[in-house]
Amino acid sequence: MGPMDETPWLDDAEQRAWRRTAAVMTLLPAALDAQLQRDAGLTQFSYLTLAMLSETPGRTLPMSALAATVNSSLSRLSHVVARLEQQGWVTREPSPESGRVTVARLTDAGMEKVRETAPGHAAEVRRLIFDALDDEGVASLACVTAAILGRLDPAGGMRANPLSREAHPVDDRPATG
Amino acid sequence: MGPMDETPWLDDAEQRAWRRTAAVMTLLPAALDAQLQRDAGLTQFSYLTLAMLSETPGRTLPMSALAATVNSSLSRLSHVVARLEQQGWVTREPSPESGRVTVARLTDAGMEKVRETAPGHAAEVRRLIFDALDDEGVASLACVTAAILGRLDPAGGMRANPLSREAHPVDDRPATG
DNA sequence: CCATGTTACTTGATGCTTCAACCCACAGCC
DNA sequence: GGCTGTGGGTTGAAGCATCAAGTAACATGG
Repeated sequence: MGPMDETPWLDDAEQRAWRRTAAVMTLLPAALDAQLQRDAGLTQFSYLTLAMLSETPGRTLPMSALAATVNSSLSRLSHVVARLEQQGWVTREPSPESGRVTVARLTDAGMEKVRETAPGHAAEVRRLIFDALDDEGVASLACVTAAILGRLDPAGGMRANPLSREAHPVDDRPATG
Repeated sequence: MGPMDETPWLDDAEQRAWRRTAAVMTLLPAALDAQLQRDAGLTQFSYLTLAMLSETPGRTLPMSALAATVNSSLSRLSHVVARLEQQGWVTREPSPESGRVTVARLTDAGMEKVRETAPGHAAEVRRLIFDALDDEGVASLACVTAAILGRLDPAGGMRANPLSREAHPVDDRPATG
């Protein structure tokens, strides 16, 4: 039923790896969302949005740039920022530099929210992921995810835009001074 | 601001690994969903549901058992199976063995749907994951995901129920005769 | 054989994500 | 200065997930 009779399916090792990966992709986000929802009333995505703003000098970013850093569509971000704005954690203002960009700004209340929320979230990430891995495991994870990311987002891994991982490479902890 | 001053945050290596993992968890499901949606009008989750049924002898499973194999809540599964039933790919019938279990059965049309869909999906999984990894990478991935799964689903990794990975260990390709 | 509890499953409401359509600002061209 | 195109952002509707509540079948103790 197609021109793919050469490398069909997956061998046993791949199959095993894939099933586990699929299970992790199902269960891990659910677990992290559960913690954030319970303790902070936030989605993983909305927390990430706040956290990324909190790490940015000036605590402001154009919507497009923010969308790129949190790997989302502009539409999704727009909806989410609208909700965050209603909560008083973010404001939106037209950019002085260009009439068509909107910059999102983290308010003081938003900063405070991130400060409150970050420790619990980091603890959960540690508990679910890093407590299960030794140093070699952490290295493996970094290596494998980097390889996969390269295929998922060929531009993202190597891009030269002003907000890429190259420009301000993963400098500090989520939302810490 | 809390009693967690002992193992706070994440160190640099962990931070790097976590950011990449988070990005993969965002982008990879989106990419796989996109392929399935485009080529088959299915969600990753609804495809998985059909595929798991297709691999079961008799092509039937109680809802609870099916929910366990696809790592979902019964509620979610119930909604999804309702949609699959409307499409004619699955039917639901009360179990003869117990008045309170419902068994889901994959119809011939459903089986055909899986046969049509599986190759393209497998190809995408291969393209996005395994083409990026050598044998050692695959081994790392299996190992790391197994460790994480152990924390996420302590019962799931070791359970002895009739549908666990131990009982019919990843025998064949997704939905192939 | 009725009361209580538990298991298996369904339903409805609510909220988030996605998709397509849209508006506005600016650039290039004539 | 109008015409067209593209990039940045927003909006509304539709689909899917999640949560809380509900029903029905069985078990257990009185």
